[in-house]
Amino acid sequence: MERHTANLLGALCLAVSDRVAKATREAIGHAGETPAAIVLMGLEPGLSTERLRTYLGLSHPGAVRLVDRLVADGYVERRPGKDAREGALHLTTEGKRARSLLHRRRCEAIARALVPLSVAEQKQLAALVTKMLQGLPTTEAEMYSICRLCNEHDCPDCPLQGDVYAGNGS
Amino acid sequence: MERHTANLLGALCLAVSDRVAKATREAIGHAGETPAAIVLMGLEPGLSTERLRTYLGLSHPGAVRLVDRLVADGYVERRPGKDAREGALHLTTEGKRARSLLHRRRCEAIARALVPLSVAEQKQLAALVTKMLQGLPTTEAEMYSICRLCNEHDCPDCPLQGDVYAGNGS
DNA sequence: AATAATATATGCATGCCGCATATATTATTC
DNA sequence: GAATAATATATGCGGCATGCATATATTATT
Repeated sequence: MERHTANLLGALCLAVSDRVAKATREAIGHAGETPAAIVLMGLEPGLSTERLRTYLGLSHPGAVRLVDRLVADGYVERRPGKDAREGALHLTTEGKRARSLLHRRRCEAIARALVPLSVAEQKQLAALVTKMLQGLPTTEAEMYSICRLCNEHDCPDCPLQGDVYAGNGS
Repeated sequence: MERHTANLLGALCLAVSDRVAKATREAIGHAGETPAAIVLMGLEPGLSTERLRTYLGLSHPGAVRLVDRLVADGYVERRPGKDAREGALHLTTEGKRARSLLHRRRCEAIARALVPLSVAEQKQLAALVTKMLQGLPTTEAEMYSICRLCNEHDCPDCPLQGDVYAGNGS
């Protein structure tokens, strides 16, 4: 029973992720973690390469090369950060435009899976998915990782945010 | 509203797919479409490289190299097919063992997302996901693509199978 | 028999990434 | 205040997975 549900969910997630990966790749001309990097740099302007690295789960060299690609495309600027060692990553105007397109295409791709559901069923689904997301382990890095393609405007209160401030009583 | 639901679903699918990709990669030591290839060759023994290619959405050279890797690992055997040009791909004993492990790990990875749900909620979810899967476009190739990691034993009647025989009135 | 279609394979190149290492800058410690 | 550790960034090199162009062999069609 649970295995059946798991298998169905696995198939859906694979289908949706395939479509999202294709849409985001076509939106910005790069695959892998590059679309997510654009989203995160828009969410947190002035991000350092090192923080970006942890959110994307990449090695540092991987992140440096990723930023190189985006700078070469004119999507990203490297500005000086607080330290003389830290850099601050900022989206250019073109980068922000690319981010919008990326989010639009992603949303369309996901929404196509929702077409068969009535509004009531979509509400049901949203409630279930919220509950599932709340149950996922959430270190700060994992939180950013799960949300690394999200559109902050479409998610007024993120299910993953709750535990962060409550959680660490230090 | 729909955009909110879409964003939540996107986040969940990304998280689940990440975990499944990691689990399947670690199970067989290869990434990309290689785990899916093992699943499909087990589902349809004697598959040709060309059919495999279409299911995985790869170029033919890509599929040939993929099979090369699996043969080198001892997971797959190239046997003669009907034609002298067509080959028939078969899993070795070790390949079948790897396929089982892959499915077990995949199921565990997905099931971790289901933990917060009660049995009743899991049933609700299964119904909604089934409906969504039924609404996805289903050429034969797309059907195999969506199901390319599925465990046939965990899915007694696949939501995608229905339209295939009804659909083409030729 | 000649031509087209099908299935497979190989050379070459690319995109994305990791490991090992080097360099520069700030923090810590003695 | 100088030596050491920690932090942030960058580069050389290699590898995995994949695509394009092309070559070869076999079967189908004309």
